[in-house]
Amino acid sequence: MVQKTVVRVKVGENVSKLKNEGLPSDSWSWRKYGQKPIKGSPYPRGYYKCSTSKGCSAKKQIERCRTEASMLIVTYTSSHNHPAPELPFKESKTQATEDPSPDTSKAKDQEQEEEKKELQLAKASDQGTNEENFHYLQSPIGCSEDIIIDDQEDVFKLNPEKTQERIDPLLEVEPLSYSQLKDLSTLKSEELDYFDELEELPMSPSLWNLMRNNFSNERIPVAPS
DNA sequence: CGTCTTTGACCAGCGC
DNA sequence: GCGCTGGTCAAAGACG
Repeated sequence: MVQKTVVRVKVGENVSKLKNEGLPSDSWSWRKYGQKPIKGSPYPRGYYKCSTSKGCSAKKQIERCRTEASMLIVTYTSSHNHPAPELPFKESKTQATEDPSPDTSKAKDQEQEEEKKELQLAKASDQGTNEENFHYLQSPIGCSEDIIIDDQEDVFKLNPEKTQERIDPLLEVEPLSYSQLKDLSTLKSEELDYFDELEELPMSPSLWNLMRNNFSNERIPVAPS
């Protein structure tokens, strides 16, 4: 059983300015090793490997939500087998807010995923859901559950200097009609997105609360425990 | 010069 | 067996 963690990241129209998907908790460095068009989705999926350590088998896949161009779906696979890089060069702004004192004892290598899992767990427990989410979270319909990180602006606040770094082409490839629509909607108001999403998803009130918590919390504080 | 991205090719799994 | 699809490889080029 392969560990999978799915994270949804809301990026809005600013996505084209993002670097590295703008994942708030991604202090790892990733190397792209492939990109494939996905059936049923107008957007390609990018495949990344962890380049922080040679033997690291951590991977992630990044694609855009087919129904909402402003939403990125990041799927983490496997776990890092090395300590998290406390890079001053990447998300230093982001990480700065975090406690860079992980207990190096055991699962430092899994911090990133652990964080997400904990988040998911927290949510799951909050809504009284099962712990299946613990090891395995997926979005079978492409855009439904899992973690949602609202990065519409935060990314730029957090990484003001890095925004002109490499731009993931995946994020740039936007079918015009679609992106225009989405841009319009995202430009108008984020709330529209939320409601828009609500309509798409069979979301329980508790889950809704969770999400609201999420948003009110700005973004998930990815503090390495 | 080393690292990373791009991109076509290759491979495996699955359904028919 | 064949075709489709998703995932990976690897050569070539770009970039700092």
